Amino acid sequence: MQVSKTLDYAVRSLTFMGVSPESKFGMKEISESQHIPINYLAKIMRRLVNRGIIRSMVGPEGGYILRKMPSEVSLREVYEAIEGEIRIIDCMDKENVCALYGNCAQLPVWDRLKVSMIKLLEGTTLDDMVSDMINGNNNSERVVSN
Amino acid sequence: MQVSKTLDYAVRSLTFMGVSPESKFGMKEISESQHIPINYLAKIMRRLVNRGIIRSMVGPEGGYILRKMPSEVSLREVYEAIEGEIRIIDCMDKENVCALYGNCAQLPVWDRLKVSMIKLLEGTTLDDMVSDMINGNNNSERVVSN
DNA sequence: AATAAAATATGCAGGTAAGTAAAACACTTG
DNA sequence: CAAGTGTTTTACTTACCTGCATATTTTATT
Repeated sequence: MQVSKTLDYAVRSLTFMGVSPESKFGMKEISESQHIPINYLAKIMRRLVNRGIIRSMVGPEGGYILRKMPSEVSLREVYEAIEGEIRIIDCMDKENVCALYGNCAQLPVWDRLKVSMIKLLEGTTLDDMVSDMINGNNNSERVVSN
Repeated sequence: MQVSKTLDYAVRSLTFMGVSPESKFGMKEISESQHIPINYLAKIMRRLVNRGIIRSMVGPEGGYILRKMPSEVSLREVYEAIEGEIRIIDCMDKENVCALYGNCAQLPVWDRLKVSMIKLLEGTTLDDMVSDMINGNNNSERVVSN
């Protein structure tokens, strides 16, 4: 029940870019400033390109640039670009049928968590996160609590 | 960002036992009815024993039995028995320091998710889940939504 | 035009942790 | 002592993460 590094890296990159939404950023620049393994970053950025969140340009003067304004990119969109459809628990077996159908006690709980999670992700944009960061509403107990 | 199979299995087992809180259950019984690999189940049950949620007895007539009433076992307790402290994102490097300290844009979001998650888990007991199941408040779109 | 250089894109291999399975072990009852 | 049951160890498989090497595309230079 943790955010994967992949999603973490994607969010780091996008918020980094969100500070200057019109600018172009090189992989090296993102990788070094955000402490992301550059080989992995390439693959992550590819997913964001495919999803239409960013655009990539190859060659000298190449790099990545946001395709939408930060206020128009929700965390949910980023999440789904990386992880696919939001799904708290995977209760299906291979035939796409639940072995406990009608006897599952925990589904309602995870459904509730899913709803509040979607609400949170949907309601948070890149712009929100960037603003919070600039205004210092972050690093609350950064070291001790996590 | 998914519930691990381990936690899923733990919850399945406990809710199964929660229906008859005073009864003793064999591993085979739990494994077969809940579709849990029996070898893995053994290890999971051990963690619940160590945490004081259940008690185990070896030998013929052995098995597992709840140590508290279902209304006194919160989902949070189960979660922590299996996964350890609730932590949405692991933003520390090896030296237990965050590389982005003071420049992290996403921490506030995950903190909010963590809070609502803790509230949900803390406020849900085994008894709640068992009751929901018995009253049929489960399997909502079981097949399609997950 | 041709070539070199710079950047992203892609494929392959290894490490680690979760999940699974099988076997050997240890305890308890009759 | 024998049988039944939980405990522990070992090994295998898969997915996530990382690093290295190579390919592909575009710009700049000559």
